Amino acid sequence: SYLTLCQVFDQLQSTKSRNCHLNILTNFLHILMKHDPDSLIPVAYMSTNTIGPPYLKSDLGVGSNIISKALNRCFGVSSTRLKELYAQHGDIGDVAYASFRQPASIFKRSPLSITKVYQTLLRISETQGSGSQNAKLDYILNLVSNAKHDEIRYLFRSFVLNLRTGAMTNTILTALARASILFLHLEAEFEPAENALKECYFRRPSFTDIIPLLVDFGPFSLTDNCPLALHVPLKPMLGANTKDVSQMLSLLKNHEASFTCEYKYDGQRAQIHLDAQGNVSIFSRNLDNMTAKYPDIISEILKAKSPSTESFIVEGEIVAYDGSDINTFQVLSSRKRANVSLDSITVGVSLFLFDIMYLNGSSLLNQPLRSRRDLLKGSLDVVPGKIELVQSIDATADDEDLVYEFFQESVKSKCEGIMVKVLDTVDVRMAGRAPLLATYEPNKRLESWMKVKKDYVLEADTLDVVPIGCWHGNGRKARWWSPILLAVYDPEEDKFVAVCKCMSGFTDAFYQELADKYAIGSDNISTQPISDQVYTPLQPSYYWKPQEVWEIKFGDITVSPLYTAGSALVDGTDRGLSIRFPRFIRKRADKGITDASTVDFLVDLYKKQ
DNA sequence: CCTGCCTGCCC
DNA sequence: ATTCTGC
DNA sequence: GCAGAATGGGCAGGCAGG
Repeated sequence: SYLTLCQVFDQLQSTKSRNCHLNILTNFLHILMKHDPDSLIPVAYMSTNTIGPPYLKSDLGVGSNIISKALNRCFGVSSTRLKELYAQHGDIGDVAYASFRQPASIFKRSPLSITKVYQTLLRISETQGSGSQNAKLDYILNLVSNAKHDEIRYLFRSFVLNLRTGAMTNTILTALARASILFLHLEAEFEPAENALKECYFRRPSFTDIIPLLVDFGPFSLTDNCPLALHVPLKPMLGANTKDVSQMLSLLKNHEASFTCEYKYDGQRAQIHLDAQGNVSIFSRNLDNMTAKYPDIISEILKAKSPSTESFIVEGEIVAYDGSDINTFQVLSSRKRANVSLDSITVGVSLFLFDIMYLNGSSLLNQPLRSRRDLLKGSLDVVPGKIELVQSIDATADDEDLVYEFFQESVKSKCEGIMVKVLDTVDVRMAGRAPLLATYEPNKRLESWMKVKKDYVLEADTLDVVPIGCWHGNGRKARWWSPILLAVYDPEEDKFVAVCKCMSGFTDAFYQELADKYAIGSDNISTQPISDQVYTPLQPSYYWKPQEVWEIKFGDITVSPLYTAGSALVDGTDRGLSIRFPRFIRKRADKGITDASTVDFLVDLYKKQ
């Protein structure tokens, strides 16, 4: 029953030990395999805050608005009371649990089953069009009115797909593999079974496809039973972060590897499937189907493919491109997403390819990058300005100057930096050293792919900003202020002008310091603006007295529809500036608040980009 | 039909 | 996306 | 080092309400 599942969630939440999480889930899934196999797939999806595989539509369209209405209708919680409770708990499930009242209904309640809850979530997701908000609300009310008190917390958390149990996809996969070993009484160690299941899932991320095969035939036959498939996206391989070119090179020096360096374009990652009938699917980094967004890419792919190419899965970066220049990520974002037709395209794009994972019926995942790259080149013909290969050079760790120069060029060409990829698997003869794999490893972040991004490097520009306000944190940050509103200084007007919120880079110890310093009741904080020197278009829950300076790092300066900093100084627009990827670096105790970065400085940084 | 809020998803 | 935390 | 969690700017799409 759903109550049992909620008890499992409670147990998971009560400990942070990963071993405990695994034991709890392994036992539970084992029991389901024996007594309630129909609930396995729903449990796998719900436990991982999803309702289906990522490449199918899987959002609920339920947010704070509908939740607020539901809490009001179910338990009579007013919106003022909701705000209070939310500030206190920082979790919608905890708020619902605290608000629970036995419904006065004379109708007999029927206990919730796992499949009933899951089916209802699916129906909520399918509900759309005029009146859909009320229809979704009705589904929610139906579940809530039949729920026991202990089910309320996780029901509401599932409505917003944020369970916060501490166990997600990797834990579920591990536990599923272990449970299948126990269930099938296989004479096998857990670890190879876990690896077999994960390998399968990462190249075919569908519990719907995998779980029935796992339960019937065990994890080891998945390699044959559940192979890479066209129009089912695999999880992309990821790159490890490095600090700068020299740190990256010193990592590779240990292995004496030869590698390729590629421009890291600032666009959207795309995985493109072509089948023998000429059907093309395009998937995003998170495996959303975005085929409808790029009819121009589809038509160019069909033109570019070599006569000998029947089918493939290739990967690249789609970049906004106006025929001669690469445009910013922000320009790409403004492109239409649904029902795009070839004659209605307003933002031109170019595709820069860098990998191929499947060709003419065969998986290439186990081929080294050097071979894959050759096959990629042979599988299609470049169409200049439409479909090209990423800009790249091959190098070894001795070529520091060459690589550094290439990195600088990439930044000048409006890229984020470079990707560095090992071309051939390094034969490991030295004991204790992990192999450096040149194969395509879905979902893995290995040292055989490394990122060097311009904003990671030490010389990257930073801003000195003044904190001017905050909100209540959620979840694990519920006891602290998060995010925090930051401002730059406008000396002309003698004002601190909001420029972005920030929630990254703070340690727990620093959060505690802030909680003490900006405690409610102190002179440092108020629900009303404390200082007439503060200007913000965005109203924080609490205003802070401007009194300290923090250094922050960022990816880019963006033109903002919301923030007004520098608005008079940005050409051709009345919009201000803001910050992409802001994160806290350190306090600047040596600076007074009027020594903070000025609006002019921000505008200069923007113009320099 | 238009506007503004909400939501999900790209980075 | 970035970053921190516990295991 | 893995796995999970919190949440940044900013966009289109979609719904509600005038």
